[in-house]
Amino acid sequence: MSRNNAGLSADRIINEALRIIDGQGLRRLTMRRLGDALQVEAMAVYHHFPLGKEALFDAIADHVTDVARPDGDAPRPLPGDDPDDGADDPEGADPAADDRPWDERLRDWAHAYRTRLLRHSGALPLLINRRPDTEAALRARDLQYGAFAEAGLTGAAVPRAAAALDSYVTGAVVHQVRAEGLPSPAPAAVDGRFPHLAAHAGAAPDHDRDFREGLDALLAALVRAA
Amino acid sequence: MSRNNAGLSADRIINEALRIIDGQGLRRLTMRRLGDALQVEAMAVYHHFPLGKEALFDAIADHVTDVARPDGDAPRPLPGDDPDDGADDPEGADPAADDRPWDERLRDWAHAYRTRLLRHSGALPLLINRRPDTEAALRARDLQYGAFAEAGLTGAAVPRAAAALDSYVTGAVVHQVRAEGLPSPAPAAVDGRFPHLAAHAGAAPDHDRDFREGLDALLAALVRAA
DNA sequence: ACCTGAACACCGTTCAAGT
DNA sequence: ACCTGAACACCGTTCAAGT
Repeated sequence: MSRNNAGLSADRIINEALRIIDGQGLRRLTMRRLGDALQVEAMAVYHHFPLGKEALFDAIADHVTDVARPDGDAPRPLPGDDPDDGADDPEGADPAADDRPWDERLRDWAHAYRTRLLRHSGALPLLINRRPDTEAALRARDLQYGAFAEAGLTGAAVPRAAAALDSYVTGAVVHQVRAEGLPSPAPAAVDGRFPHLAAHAGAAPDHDRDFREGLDALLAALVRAA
Repeated sequence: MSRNNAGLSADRIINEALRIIDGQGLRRLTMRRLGDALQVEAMAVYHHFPLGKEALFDAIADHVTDVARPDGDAPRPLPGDDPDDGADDPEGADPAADDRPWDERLRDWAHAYRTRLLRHSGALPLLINRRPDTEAALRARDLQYGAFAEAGLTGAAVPRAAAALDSYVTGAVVHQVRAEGLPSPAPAAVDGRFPHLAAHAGAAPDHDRDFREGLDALLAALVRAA
């Protein structure tokens, strides 16, 4: 293997960038540092992302939000392997064949999406300015629309329910990320000025359970209006 | 007015920084550009934020999330004015005296908070990594806990409901910011692969109404469990 | 086609100096 | 106390050049 042709690829770059984000934070993701991690000169990245760091950010956001894409420590194919599409979905190969009840499908999507975002929470700022017209986003919305229609919603209530669900899941991840790293709910400043807060001081939140119960409540309420 | 003593202050810096963020985007907020806008050498900012840009980011996030703080085109006091505290709240001077029903108080907070975030949506990425232990955050949580307790919730259900509400509001803003700037829901790619999506194509979303109805549904569901 | 290496404009931050 | 000006290390990106 000579000095050139280091076996770079967009996928390898994205995965390495995510490793840096997860391990050191978004702010430390630098073209030069990324090059170092890939054992390559920083400028080599531009050959795979000619539009620069912004395009790389978009690709990272697309990767994180695409629940169907394999993620993380999946065995990295050696250079020279069969370059097949890499878009195989381990679960539910044909989404049209999913005949489970509507609420189960929605819960499934919500938990999978939440898990994905939590795993790469350092990349959350990249999702905000990403327009939701990617393949994966359209697929998710189609799933949501179908499920809510099956639940009995019609007209504008369908996209409205999907928006509420999407909002809740994203917001719950943001909420959890902000809460983590804090000790108990605010050690100081719970003197006497926040009486209701003091009544629940010291209770460590169970984010998984909180998310599940909030999700159940929201889904029940959204379809009750039908 | 000589070359020194340009009348800088943390508040003036934060407001100017927000103007840049709102007008040109977070990425273009630069210490040097900020200095230019303030008619000051960039390094003067460090006298008011000795810990640098990170501390400035935190201050911006605190400003945006503090519903009680006056925001935007509030008349800027001339240098030499009476330097009073600047924390006067135009509405509801004493929050303890708020005897409206619990759901009205929650809806009020939710709408005010949403409005604030939407107005400075460019600063959203700064909120994610901001720990929620600021004055304003504690005040908001105390309000939420009190309202949900009054609605009949007890024990862990109270912080759980507050978390769900906070998640929904934040997520709804993120959802809207992502959706804006898109034409109708995805012009291309609605060929035949996303049938449920196609059924609702061309319907422009009414974000205000979507938010309101989703909020109503969520609140109703959260207290129904009591 | 794929990667290197030097270069340029710009950035955050430090520090000594001015008033 | 408050601000300036030069300096340093680092960054994103361009471009000509190598293979």
